[in-house]
Amino acid sequence: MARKDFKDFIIEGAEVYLPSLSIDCVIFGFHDNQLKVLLLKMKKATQWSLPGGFIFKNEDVDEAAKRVLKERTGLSQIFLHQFNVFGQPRRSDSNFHRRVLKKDGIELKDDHWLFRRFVTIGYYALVEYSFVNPTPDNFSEFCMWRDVNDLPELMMDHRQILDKALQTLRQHLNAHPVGYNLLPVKFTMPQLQKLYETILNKNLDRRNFQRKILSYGILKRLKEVKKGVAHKAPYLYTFDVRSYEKALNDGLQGGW
Amino acid sequence: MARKDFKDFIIEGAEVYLPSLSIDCVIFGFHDNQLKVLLLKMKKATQWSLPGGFIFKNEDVDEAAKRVLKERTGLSQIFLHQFNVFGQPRRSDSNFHRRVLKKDGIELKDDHWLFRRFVTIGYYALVEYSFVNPTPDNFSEFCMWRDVNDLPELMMDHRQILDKALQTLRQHLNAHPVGYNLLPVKFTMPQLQKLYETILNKNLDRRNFQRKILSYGILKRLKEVKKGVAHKAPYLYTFDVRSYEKALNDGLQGGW
DNA sequence: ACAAAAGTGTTGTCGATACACCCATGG
DNA sequence: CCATGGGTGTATCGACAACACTTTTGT
Repeated sequence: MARKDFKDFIIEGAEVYLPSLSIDCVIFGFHDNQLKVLLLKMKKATQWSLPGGFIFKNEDVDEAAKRVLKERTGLSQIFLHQFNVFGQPRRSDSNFHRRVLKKDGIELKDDHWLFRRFVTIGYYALVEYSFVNPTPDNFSEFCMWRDVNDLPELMMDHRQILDKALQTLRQHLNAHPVGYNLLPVKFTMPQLQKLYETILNKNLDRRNFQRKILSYGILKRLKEVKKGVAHKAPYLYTFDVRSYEKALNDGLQGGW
Repeated sequence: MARKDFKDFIIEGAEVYLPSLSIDCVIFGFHDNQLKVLLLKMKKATQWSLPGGFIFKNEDVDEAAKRVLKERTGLSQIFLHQFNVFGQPRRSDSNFHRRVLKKDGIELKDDHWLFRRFVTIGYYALVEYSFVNPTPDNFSEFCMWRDVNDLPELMMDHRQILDKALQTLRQHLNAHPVGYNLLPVKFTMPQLQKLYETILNKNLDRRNFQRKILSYGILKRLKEVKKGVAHKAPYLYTFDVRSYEKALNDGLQGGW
């Protein structure tokens, strides 16, 4: 969005967007054996925020979420899942926004649409870290990956939204395959295990993990091995997209 | 709501309610060994609909759902769970509403707030059948329990919403105790089993079911026995509220 | 007394856990 | 050549499914 577009957004927002409704996305990535979340830092604010946006009057809500994700990450084909609606009347603090925008030289009327109450729909996304091109929105100066275990202070109820997303992700891990969207196309078993361990915040037995994950039949072992590593070279795997899709729909069983 | 209140609702709705947002409730009950859903039939319409409503401008979304439930069932302390947002732009058909209201002698302008697009938040509820006092809303002539396996035609996307609710309930059954809200205070093991079988649409082994459900430690067997039944009298059980609550929060394990 | 429903017990199978052992590689 | 990490195998335990027997009650 150029500066002019931004101005249009501020002025015409009330006409082009559905009132009362917003979207917030918790975008998870995996890097350096750490679970990361993509966060924004508003100009002139100390607090950070989740990537979010609004829904065009004639736009599907899921499509709006995809659009937000595309704008912040550059990615279009991503795992995206609506997980909760946050609808407390006092969840947004209009004074906060007014103050921050004013510091940035933007002064709006008290009854401006941006200051009204919004019910927000929470989505969480799983993306491959290295493919993401973090792009700030017009309110923000930074768009950055942050470690889930070392989060900055978040505005409004965004911390609560993030926690709920993480909780949902952990539950989904028990019933659905995760990894296809978080890992490179080729990856090793230890990498996949680290991913699970990081999400669950819990250590798993190397050998039992391998057996169980292979029993799902969603992995294909390649002939190649990882090169340039110390010690024994691990095999590379890819996801078998067909069985993976099937498992996504049908669900898995058991728990970790 | 008296007729006057209804008129106020039609006229002032745009001012008192959050625009663009609505709530729909899938209310499950259990009776005659059948899973029931509470449905409304609009005046002068052939199709049925889910109980729904709107959110006051200063009202918590969850509270609004509770209010809708209270209005249709008379119950206040009920299990209520938000499960999905339905946000397709064409999910509501404004012509349908216009036609039906006109038949009922209510004619509104084309740009009336009721005809605008609504994103709806789906809630499902579990209630004890015998405690419910089905009460139609102002659009409807009937409010009735309908068998889940013999549903009438539903308006708009309400069938899709109902199906999704049922799917969610089945999944929750695997992780959380269900029954406290659907059964009388005292109930027998065969009754509980029938409930599970009905929800899952699947037969379960009597003896294994009993062992498993007892292993959760959420039931208390009473000294009493069901009277006036043919054949051997089954024991009565109640839920141990403390362990039940604990299980609700912590979740159970395994699947059926 | 007998059919039908409910209470209680036994066994086999399979998956989960907890280990032990061998193999390959870089320092 | 050995420490480290990765691949493969085995024993044990417990949960779950399948099935048998006994007990109670109305007709």
